[in-house]
Amino acid sequence: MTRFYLTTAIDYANGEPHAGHAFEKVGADVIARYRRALGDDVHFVIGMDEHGQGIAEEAERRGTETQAFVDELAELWAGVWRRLEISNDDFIRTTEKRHRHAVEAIVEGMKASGDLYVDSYAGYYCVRCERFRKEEELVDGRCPYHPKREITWTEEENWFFRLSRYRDPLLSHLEEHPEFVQPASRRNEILRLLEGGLDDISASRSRLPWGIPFPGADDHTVYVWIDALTNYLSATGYPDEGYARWWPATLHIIGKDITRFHCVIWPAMLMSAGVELPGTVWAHGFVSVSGGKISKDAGSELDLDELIDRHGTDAFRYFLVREAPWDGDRDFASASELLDRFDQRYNAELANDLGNLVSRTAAMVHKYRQGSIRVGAETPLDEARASFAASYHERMQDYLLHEGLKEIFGLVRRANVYVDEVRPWELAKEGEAAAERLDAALGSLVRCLRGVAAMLGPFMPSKAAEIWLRMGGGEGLPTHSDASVPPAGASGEGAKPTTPLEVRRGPSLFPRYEPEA
RNA sequence: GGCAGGGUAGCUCAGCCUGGUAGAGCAAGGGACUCAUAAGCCCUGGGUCGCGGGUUCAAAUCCCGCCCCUGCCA
Repeated sequence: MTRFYLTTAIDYANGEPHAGHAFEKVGADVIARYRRALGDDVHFVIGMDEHGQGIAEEAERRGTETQAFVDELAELWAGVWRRLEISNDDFIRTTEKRHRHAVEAIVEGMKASGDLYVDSYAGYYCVRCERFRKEEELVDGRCPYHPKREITWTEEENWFFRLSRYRDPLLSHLEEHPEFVQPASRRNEILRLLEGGLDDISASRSRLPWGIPFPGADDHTVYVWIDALTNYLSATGYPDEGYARWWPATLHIIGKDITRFHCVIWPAMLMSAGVELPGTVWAHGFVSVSGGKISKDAGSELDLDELIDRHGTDAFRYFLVREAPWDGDRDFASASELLDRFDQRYNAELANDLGNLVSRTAAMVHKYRQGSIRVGAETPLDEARASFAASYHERMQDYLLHEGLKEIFGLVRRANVYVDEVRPWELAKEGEAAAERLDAALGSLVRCLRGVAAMLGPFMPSKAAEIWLRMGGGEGLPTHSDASVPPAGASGEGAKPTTPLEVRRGPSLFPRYEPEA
């Protein structure tokens, strides 16, 4: 069985999740579910980044004890992920004991390689970025990304990580493993960054109580990025026996804003500590409204809960992945454009194309065959199904989720055309003379929808399970081997079930949305 | 300022590598049908392919310059 350890960036425990956070989690969840459906041994981890000066300050501002503050937020975030049906196997928090254990181990490992040294540092520190900024980077004396906050001049004695030493090893790693940073545009950015040379970075902060004590120097805490990045390793049980059950990670999903941490600092830390490197870091883009975050600021209907409520969890998951390319950005001109687009896709693609196809197929099987269809001959629709499925798997294996989804709907569209081509209602009137042709047509439609259910499972788990159930598939989600759509190269055993399939009817899967005029 | 990507129908985008009478989906208009969620299917309208120049029998596609947008780095 193929081992597949998948992570997303852990979220900074400050504030509430918005649609942008949801995009990352849903995309990663699609990959996790897709790999499980293929039969991979998947371990999917998400979590919270709970250390750092910014968090301690926020807790103080609210008059809460810091641990209680992050506990509350962790519960809030985890609740949102449950609502979005994110199927993570673990939820790592950087305030957990297991994490501290791993951070201590990796710092010791780096120290043992001679890559940590003490030096004094003076510079501007942005609490929101949790990093030092050079004076020339400042805009009006403030962090360019957090202009509302005062930036503080900090002078202290710190531990440093000899990052500069890893420029050449990182370059050759990228040379030998072009898949290490994806998509390719991000890889090129990292290559250029490396070519420009690396400075050492600080590995500790002094006088900051909210963090992990630096091993061997209790008056220091581990620099938050070194702390945070290690979560991927701590979730495997590192450094204890058995952590290699999951490590090295197959795929880290992150936002494009934190590539340097994941594609430079993280692998350098691992090299230093003598730990294997992850397979791929995938930097996705952002979903935004006129360039800004999709938060309440952009309009109250854009609140994450409201968006999910609008057409349900599955429809929201569908919309996010369909609308925003997984390897790029999607900017909506305004809140209303986003909502119009959402409603439009919901009605056109989910209600009209897919929902109606399920409905008309089940209705015909009942009307003409009393709800039970036996295997008929292959039809042109079976050929289309195989061809769309092959493209689907290709796209999914390249993590082009939006394109995979497009293939599924290409098949749905083809099936709707097919119904009009064979006109089952006319075959039904011909009686015995056309019985075989009618069996074949209805049979291939049911097989087609079983395939659609399998392919759709990663994106819309509940609706896909419902389609599978109605098309005689039983409870639960189909895997790609027991559905009618085998992965490329496999044989399609389930494509032609030998016993008749009992097709069920039901209420509309996606009732058309008619806004109050 | 350096590097990278992009500017094609009202909207979102494909085509550009490997030049040859502009494509898809959505939205709009019309038609035939009836299994279906007044859904589906078929047809139609609509674009000086950012601007200017060059190469060529022929350029959205190749070359040069400029403008605008986005990202990364300064």
